[in-house]
Amino acid sequence: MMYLPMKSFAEKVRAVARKIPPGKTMTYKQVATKAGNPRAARAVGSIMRANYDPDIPCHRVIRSDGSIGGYNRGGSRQKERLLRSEKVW
DNA sequence: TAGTTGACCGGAA
DNA sequence: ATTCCGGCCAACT
Repeated sequence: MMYLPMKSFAEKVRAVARKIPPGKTMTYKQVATKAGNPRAARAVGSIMRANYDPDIPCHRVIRSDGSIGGYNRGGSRQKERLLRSEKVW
């Protein structure tokens, strides 16, 4: 039979995060839901932590309570700066 | 296979 | 506003 490309959850998560447009944000939970597992918010965090692809705007993924969350490229300070700079007031 | 590790979540104190 | 805690889950040992 044909080989069906089996995407890991991590790959789906990256695919979703990749589409977040500038000025918008998604919560870890929303990303998890779109990736197919509404309960995997925590796992999404682990996956983003391991991501270093510049084409994936992982700084636009924040916590569901509105707080910033972490960032592996300059810390949460830098993450907030990026969001501020691209968000239109 | 069984533990361990977190850029989480939501409720409770 | 805070901490604290149990639940949850994929990836990694």
